Amino acid sequence: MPRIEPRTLKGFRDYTPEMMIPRERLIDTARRVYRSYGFSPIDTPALEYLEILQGKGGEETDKQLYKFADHGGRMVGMRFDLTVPFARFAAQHAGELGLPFKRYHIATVWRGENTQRGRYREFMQCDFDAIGTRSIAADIETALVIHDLLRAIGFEQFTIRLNNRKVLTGLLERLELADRATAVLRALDKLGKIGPEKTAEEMIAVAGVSVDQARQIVRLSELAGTNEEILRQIEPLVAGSAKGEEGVAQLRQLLDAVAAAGVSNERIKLDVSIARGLDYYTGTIYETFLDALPAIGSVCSGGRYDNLAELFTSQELPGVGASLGLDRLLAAMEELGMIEKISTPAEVFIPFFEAGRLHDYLRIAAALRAEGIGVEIYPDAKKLGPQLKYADRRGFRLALIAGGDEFAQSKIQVKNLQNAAKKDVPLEENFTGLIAAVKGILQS
RNA sequence: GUGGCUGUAGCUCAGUUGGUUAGAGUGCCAGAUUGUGGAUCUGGAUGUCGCCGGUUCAAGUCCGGUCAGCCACCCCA
Repeated sequence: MPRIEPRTLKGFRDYTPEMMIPRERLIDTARRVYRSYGFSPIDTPALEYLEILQGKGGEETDKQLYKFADHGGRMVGMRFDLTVPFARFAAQHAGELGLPFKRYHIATVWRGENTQRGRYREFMQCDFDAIGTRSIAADIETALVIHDLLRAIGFEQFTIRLNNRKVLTGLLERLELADRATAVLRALDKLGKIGPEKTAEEMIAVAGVSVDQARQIVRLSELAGTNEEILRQIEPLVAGSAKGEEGVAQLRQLLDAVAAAGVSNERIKLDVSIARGLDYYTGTIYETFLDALPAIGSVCSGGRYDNLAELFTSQELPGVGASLGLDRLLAAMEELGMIEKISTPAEVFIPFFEAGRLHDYLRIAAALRAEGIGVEIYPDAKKLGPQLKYADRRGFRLALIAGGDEFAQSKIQVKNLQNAAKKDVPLEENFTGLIAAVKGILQS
């Protein structure tokens, strides 16, 4: 019989226990941080009416959208981020939710683009957004959440790059280039990568700006110094544009507040060249890079979008938030050696040592599980050596060994698999001594 | 989507100008050690050489296509 080759689609992946255990841990961490700020969980369908998703993020995102006709002939799309579905959700449920509304949403999204390290066609995002407020306080909180989140995950060396679309819009207004904003911003986004000269060339060639205009825009790259120093240099560049001035003022408020909240300014950097390709951002923009691996791209990005929901409702629903790229971050952590090779979620291993003692092992396991401790009993009664090897490979913390000798003396050996330390504990009716010994090792 | 590189044992890779039964390290299994893993030694198993086709007396090796991975562009989490 001809076999079907087992395989997965390009950019789509299987997750083994070794990958899923750290993945789930990361999800738990994100959930904990979001909840600590009062964000509530929601979920939305993977599939939406195509009209909901299309035309929201720009040309490029439309190309990447997975779309098809469903069995009823409806044109549908698979969500490609969590922000657009949230705008729809908020417009649909604003009445019952009450405003402002803060939610987090951890779910899979799909993008039909070319793959690379840390770039997949199916990946998980962990979004948090506040909708229904224009207050800068929400922008400030967004930066603080990103900061707390990265630290909770275990990063100390990272940089949150901040910008405000209004600054760029203001500059372009002054230069009378507002109509070519998209092309100019796209070129500007490459500044850090290809340098000011090539960026200027691209602006002249693609966006059709004058040499003088290009020079003025590219001057942004010469801005240097502390965040405050950079702000002072931007001020004259946007002077006269109400929007530009507002953007500078908002950035200043944001940076001051974040500093007041105790965030090191090593981790928050003003970067006027980040524009972000998503068209719906209108104000603050966030991108987060790992200092040890900037090449993998931003692991947590977002911004303020004051007009997104207006496509779905006449009600004002300005929003701000960001998204942690879970799978990209995991790829980075893997590369940085931050992922422990553990493939068991249980800590305690009981070898099936004496063929006739299964009932005893089951009773011991049940007592520990009642205390919230994960326990696995090996399924086959066989030699101890291979069983311990099995436990070792999978990363169990300790083994509880009981054979004929132990049962004869009503005791059990508690073995710490990390340092090979062994100690005997009496086997009592209620296992209190054993539970205490196990907890003692697990907490160390 | 475009271009470049790569694809040989579970993993990392070698494989001579195409030439007989395709190798190493590591991991795996068994034993040395009739009740104790991560060390050592001995033995053992495992390959549609990514897949399809072409050239050739002969293809892991050359050519074309395809799939997948990586890199760059584009964009982005």
